[in-house]
Amino acid sequence: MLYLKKYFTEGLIQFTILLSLIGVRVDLDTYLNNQLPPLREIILGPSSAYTQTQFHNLRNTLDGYGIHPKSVDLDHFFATRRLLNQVRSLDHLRLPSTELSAWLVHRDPETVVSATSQSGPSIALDNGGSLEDVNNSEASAMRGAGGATETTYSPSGEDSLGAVAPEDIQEQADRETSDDLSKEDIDLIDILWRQDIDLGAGREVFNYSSRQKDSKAGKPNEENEEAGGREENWRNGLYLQAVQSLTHVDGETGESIPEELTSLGAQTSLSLQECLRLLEATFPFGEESEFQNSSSTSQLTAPTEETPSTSQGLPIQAPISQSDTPLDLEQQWQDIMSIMELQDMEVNNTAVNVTTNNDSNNNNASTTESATSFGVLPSSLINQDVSLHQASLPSCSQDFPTLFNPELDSTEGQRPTLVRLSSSNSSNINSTFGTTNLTGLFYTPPLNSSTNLSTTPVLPDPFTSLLEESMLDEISLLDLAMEEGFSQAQASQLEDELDSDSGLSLDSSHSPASPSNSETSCSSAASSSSTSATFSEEGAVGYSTDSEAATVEAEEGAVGGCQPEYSKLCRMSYQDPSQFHGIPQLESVNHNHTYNLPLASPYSEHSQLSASSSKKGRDKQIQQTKLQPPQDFIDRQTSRDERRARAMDIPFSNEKIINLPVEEFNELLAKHNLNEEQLSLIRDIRRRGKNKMAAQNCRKRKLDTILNLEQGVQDMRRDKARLLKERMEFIKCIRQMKQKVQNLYQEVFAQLRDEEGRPYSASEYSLQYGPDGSVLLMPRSMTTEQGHKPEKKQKDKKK
DNA sequence: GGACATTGTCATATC
DNA sequence: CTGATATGACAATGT
Repeated sequence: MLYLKKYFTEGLIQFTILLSLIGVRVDLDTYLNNQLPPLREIILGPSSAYTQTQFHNLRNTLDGYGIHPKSVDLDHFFATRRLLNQVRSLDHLRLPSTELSAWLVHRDPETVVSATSQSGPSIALDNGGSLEDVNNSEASAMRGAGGATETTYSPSGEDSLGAVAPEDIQEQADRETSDDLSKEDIDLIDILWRQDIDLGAGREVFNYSSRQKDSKAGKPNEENEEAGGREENWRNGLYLQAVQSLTHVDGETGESIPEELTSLGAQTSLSLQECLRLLEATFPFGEESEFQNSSSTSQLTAPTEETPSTSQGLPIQAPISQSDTPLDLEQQWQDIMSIMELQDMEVNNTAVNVTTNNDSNNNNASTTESATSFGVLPSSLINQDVSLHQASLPSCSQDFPTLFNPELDSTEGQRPTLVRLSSSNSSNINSTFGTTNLTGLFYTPPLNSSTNLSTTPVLPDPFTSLLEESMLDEISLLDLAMEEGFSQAQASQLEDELDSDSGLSLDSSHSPASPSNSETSCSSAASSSSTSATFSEEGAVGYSTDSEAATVEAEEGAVGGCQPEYSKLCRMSYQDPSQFHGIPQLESVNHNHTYNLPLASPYSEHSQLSASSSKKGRDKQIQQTKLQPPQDFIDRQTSRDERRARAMDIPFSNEKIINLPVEEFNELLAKHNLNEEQLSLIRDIRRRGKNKMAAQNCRKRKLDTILNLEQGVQDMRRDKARLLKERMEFIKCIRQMKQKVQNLYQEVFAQLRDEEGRPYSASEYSLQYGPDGSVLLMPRSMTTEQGHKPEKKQKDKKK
């Protein structure tokens, strides 16, 4: 459990850092300051072994004696301060809050009304929520493995288990101070909650709503705090819902997504993951034919209903599939990535191709539908009869319904469409479709062209940036993947492995987690292997590294800390020197990680080389110090040079010999009358001492280099996996488009009649698409002969 | 007892 | 050139 929390913590911190880098304000202080038990435990960990600060501090101040290194108070204090300062150190990176929901809303050309909602912190909070949630889900599995150990560290004593039920989380969240939430937002959130409950959502999921109302009646001066807590509650609830929808809306469905968007997009900031899920669900790949009926039914309920699972009648409290969630997240993110890129292309092309035709009926329908799907228009505008698919596929599939919808085809509405198709004059030839120019077929009819196009050029930017932030998603996805894939067996396995005190092994920890994670991480068949390997490696690496540090720290803490262990700690301390910024004693501790700054100790004469043996040896030595006279301990601790120096009656410490600058060193030698033998020994001591430190630094650098290379390999593997997934998505989209083109072809061909009103034989004639966008009916014999020069028989250049 | 890891030391190169 | 530092190689020690 300890390692799990360590992992969660690091993941969260990394995520926080990334969020800060992209301008999303992250405020973990509220969580930490208010001692939200589950999250606090996740972040801070229950044990002093988590932080590397305690033992150093003990060593510096008390030299490791007298205070139990596992002291809960010390735990709490140092861990909290450490993390707080770590987060605060991000201040300089903070940028104005980014409204993720705006990114989403602006995505749709037809979405004119953008949702102005809460800003960034929701991401962190959502992330925290997800952590909590996962923690909850895992807690049941972990309790048997020792989750009860956390109870000791619950400061308030109100938690009987390490993993707290969602209600507890909410309860804590209610007490927390969070970012501001306007009164209107709060009210609307309440409304949404009530609707959720009215719609049949599991009461247990929304239990916080009652507290919400309670808190609402709280003191006025606590309004912000209440709002913050409420928002967190709501977010947590949303997270559950989002996971539910994620679980059930897997690209094959997605009916309820517009509802979700309606509420989410309009009212709140969404976590990035939620946004992505919603985006993906809003832009399913060509599934419109499946939802034509279901979507209308799913929207028969209140316009502002927000829970897809509720509207679908799915059990809201259904256990979240631990194996599916990360997959879906990953998958959906990849989908969005691919969609957005496709949309970028589409946007450009649309601007060129939208030139004619305004079918008012289609126009209105499309407008309303799009608005509905994006949930940004007033709820009154939601058309319950709207087919979701028509509005939800701006990239690959959105345009096809208007072209392929049987209703349209059967009416006169098809004619303008086809005419436009034939007249569309794109010069782009998609090689995927051969030389035939089908580009025009894929562009949206100029419905709402005037209004949509005005917003269209703006669209790609936020999403381009979002694309560039894919690493953010990687982190979260990796975290989730690890969370989900981290079974009890794996945890115990890791724990065993880490307890083996194998030191810093780069790869040893990969193997245990990888296989099982692979099972849960792979999403697409083509890229499953690489993806899973990436995820598992990533997670395992981070986990093992941190846990190693924690293990070492625990050991060091018990021993009192010694320099030679630096190599094991260098990853954490070296990479984040500002970790303890603001805490003087911890800063000094942090600096002590440098070999060039040997510590001063009561046994200063022996301090430099006192750490001459391994950890276990020092353990024994510590044991001995409590049982034996100090002189004996000194004898055992001293190095050869120390002993030689004492034997030669060197009048100053080896530390001085080694670390004094040349001038001072020479002065020191000059001050004392030393014989040649002593001088030689002193110089040797200085040389060896410096070389020892140099060797240590050298090894550290070597290790860092190796680790950096390792990280680079992992990054590249991750990129590779991501690109493979994107490729798969593109291929999938292209396949769907091909199918739709084929369908259109068949429909058009079936409607063609010759002079006598008879249909053409498909075996004798075929439609050809001219380079100018025209559609020509040609005999198949000519088709084979002339290939792509169908200019002879322009019988039906229609539509 | 052997394999392995860690650390110190030396020799040498480099700054 | 000297001193400091870096680094490969080896040995000692512990696990």
